[in-house]
Amino acid sequence: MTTRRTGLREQKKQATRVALREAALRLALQYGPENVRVDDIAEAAGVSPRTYNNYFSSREQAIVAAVTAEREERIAAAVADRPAHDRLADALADAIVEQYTEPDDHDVLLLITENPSLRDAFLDTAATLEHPLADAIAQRLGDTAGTLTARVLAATVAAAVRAALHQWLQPPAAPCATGGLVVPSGSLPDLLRSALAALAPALDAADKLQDVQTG
Amino acid sequence: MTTRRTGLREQKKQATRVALREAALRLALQYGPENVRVDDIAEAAGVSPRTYNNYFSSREQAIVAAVTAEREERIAAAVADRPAHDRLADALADAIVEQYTEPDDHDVLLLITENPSLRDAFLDTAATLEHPLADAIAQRLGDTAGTLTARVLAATVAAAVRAALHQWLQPPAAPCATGGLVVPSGSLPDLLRSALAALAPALDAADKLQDVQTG
DNA sequence: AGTAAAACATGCGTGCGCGCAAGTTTGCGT
DNA sequence: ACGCAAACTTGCGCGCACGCATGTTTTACT
Repeated sequence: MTTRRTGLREQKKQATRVALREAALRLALQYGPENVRVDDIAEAAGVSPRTYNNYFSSREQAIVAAVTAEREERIAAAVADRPAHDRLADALADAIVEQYTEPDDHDVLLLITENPSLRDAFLDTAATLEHPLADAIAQRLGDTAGTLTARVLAATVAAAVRAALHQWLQPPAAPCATGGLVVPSGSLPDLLRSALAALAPALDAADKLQDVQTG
Repeated sequence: MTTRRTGLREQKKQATRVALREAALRLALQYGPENVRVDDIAEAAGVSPRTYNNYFSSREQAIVAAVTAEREERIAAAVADRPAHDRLADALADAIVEQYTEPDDHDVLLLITENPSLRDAFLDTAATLEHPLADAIAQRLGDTAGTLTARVLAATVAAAVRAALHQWLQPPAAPCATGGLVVPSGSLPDLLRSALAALAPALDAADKLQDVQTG
């Protein structure tokens, strides 16, 4: 049972969501993000403009949604697939870096990088990591640890990813490098690993706690 | 302005109606009318079974609707296209006979003829002639004649057509031929013309009345 | 024939998409 | 700088489709 809602209603809802996403991305790539109106996306998706805003609350959301679609699910799945004896911190870092460096997305990420209005929307998508990640972490920690722990860790990881993306999207004009724990303005994988390294102690603590209880 | 409702809502409604019609006909031709369930039609149309019965109140209606789809509109258009100086009775008869003898429909009409449950549903479709025909007749008579006259004539014509179809669908086993005004058990065109001939006096009367008024 | 199962048809509550009418933001021309 | 028009976003009501539960009819099996 992967998806509980197998109803025809839910199918069609997801279908229009995907149609909107793909139409938005296609039009943005073809005409440039600034030359695409909400009405155009809605029409291309065969849907009312009002319905567009029932799914996405801003014009940019649909475009970035197409880019980050299912990335969250892939990350959660990748976390779940790591060997159980791996450190949680490593599993998370590996899965996240792996999924944020898909070569397929590279040209599209450029599109986002170059458009300031898309950047903000893109950063917001990091929040969507939280729920699937919470499930994956909870499963990894086992039911013995409270759900709260998993949720908190997922939230902090998502925040860290968001911060890394934020740093990465900054134009490299800023000199930065304050000598803190996080080394800024590097490649995206480095930024992600650095950001997550700061969380390693918390992740290790939860991880060890779980080891004691189970074994 | 052919269609006033150009809204997206109406478009999609007609789309699902057409999808149901065509799915029903396709399945009926492929597997036989008795081996097609409502659920199959609905699924083929990408729609809930409940929705099927929002459009068609019986299993057979969708099948026959596909056969008679837009025939009513074609008849009304054909009536409107006849020269204005033609007798109304002739215009009606010609238009109706013409549209009920489309060679494309012939194999499908056989399907209906051979299935008793489809025959009843098919006869009911004659009633759908009434509204478009009323408009065509009203336009032909001009606004001087009351709308009521046009409606009454349209209703009687539709009833006559229904009677002719009813007669035509009867297996020729019945001896009939009672010497009345209507000669039964002939070809469909003959039956239609005979049935409409009985209405000619009424049609002529309305026609002449209109000629007097318009001068 | 009689009963069980399947298919058909309908009432009713709910959710989603549409259409309209605001109010707000953005960009352009004067 | 100022308005003005286009585009964006949201609130609200309505209509259509869905899902379910019910009652009825048809079919199949013994």
